[in-house]
Amino acid sequence: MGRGKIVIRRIDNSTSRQVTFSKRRNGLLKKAKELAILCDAEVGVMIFSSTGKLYDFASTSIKSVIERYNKAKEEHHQFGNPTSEIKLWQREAAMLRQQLQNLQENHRQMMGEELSGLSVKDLQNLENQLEMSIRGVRMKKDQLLMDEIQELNRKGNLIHQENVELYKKVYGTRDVNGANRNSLLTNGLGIGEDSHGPVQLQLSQPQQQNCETPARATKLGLQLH
Amino acid sequence: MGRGKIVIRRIDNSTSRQVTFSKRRNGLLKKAKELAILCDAEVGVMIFSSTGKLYDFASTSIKSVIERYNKAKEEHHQFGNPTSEIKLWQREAAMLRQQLQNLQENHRQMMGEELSGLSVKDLQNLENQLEMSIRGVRMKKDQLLMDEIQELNRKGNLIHQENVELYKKVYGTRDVNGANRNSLLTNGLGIGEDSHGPVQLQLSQPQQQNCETPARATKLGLQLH
DNA sequence: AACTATTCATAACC
DNA sequence: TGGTTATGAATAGTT
Repeated sequence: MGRGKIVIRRIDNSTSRQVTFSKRRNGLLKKAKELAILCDAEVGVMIFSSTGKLYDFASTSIKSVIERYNKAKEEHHQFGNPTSEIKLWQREAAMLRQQLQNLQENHRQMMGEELSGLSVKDLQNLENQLEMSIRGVRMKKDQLLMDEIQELNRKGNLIHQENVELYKKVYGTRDVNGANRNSLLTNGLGIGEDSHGPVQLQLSQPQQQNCETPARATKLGLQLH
Repeated sequence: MGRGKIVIRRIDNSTSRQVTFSKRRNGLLKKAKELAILCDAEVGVMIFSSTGKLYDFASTSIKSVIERYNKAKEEHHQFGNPTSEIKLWQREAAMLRQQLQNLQENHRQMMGEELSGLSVKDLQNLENQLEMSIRGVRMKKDQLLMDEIQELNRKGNLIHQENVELYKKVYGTRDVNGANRNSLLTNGLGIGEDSHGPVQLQLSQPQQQNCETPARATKLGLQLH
């Protein structure tokens, strides 16, 4: 429900993710309230943003909801009333440390390090993953390049249109010698052929970087004052 | 969102209430899931129907959500009551969480995800890193794209030179040597309309890659004043 | 449970 | 962060 359809998948862009979070969080909380009121239900919602901020709603109170939940689950593990707060934090730290270690090991392997413990199959999987990653990176890069090409095409067309118009003004309305007109007409979109004398034009800033032919400096800049 | 608008108040009719509960409950749970996935949030929802039945959802686990909730609440309460050891652990956990986030972001990028914030140069570095881990990469497509950009620049330049020349003939001085006119006429033809005027074009080009040297952005610019 | 006619939520854009 | 709008989703009423 928006300007376009979206796939339910983690939003890449951090800003968009933040905006969407804000909007959808409000939507969710609103719906929760409505459900509680309309259907006489006890509803509790707890949301932690990716930055760790808490947003919650409870038709009665979170405490009540949690207690009822515990009762329903018949769990005597009293989450709601921890005796040792320090132990809670210690467990939290231990869990985070564990996650960190796991991720670090994974990361090292993706960097091509610490592969000694892996089986041939593991290595094969890793290789496949790396290939997928490279594909993703290249697609992104291609996209940027394609965008650039499109823009160049657009601008090129504008110039060309102008060009044609100018031609008409020179050779169209007024009578100019036919030789010139012919030479022009016979060349179609002859923008691909060769370069020709840059009349009174000032070419500026070259810099072209081609791997195969790095030495070939090409002047593509053009300035008219 | 239905056949008619409704007021948010307890539905009197028991059957309707039950039906609505069922529909909206599913809707709420779906939204909760989507929020968690889209925005990388930890979400927990607990719903008790009026008959006492429990429905719940948690992106991680209800246990985790409740524990985190308690922690978050405790954190708030502790602003006025700082216990040094608790704060120590909280800082530890915060630091670990930060490390974890950094590593996760890095990891996602190495997995070819979350690339939208990266510049072409960043992407190039990432690609190089991935290539350090896996050899045999093909760069043919990139090269073709770069060649195309270059060709477009070249053609665009030729057209533009003609354009400039024609412009002079229309608005500029009459004395243009024949050689120039000829060279001008050998290029370009097409259909267009539209005026020109003080056009200000700037063709630029993204950096190229596949070089040993991590390419810098290079402007192959074209400007007409 | 289906099926729409509607209202609503929200993605994209400022 | 907060508005606006076009569009896809959710759902109220009905079968």
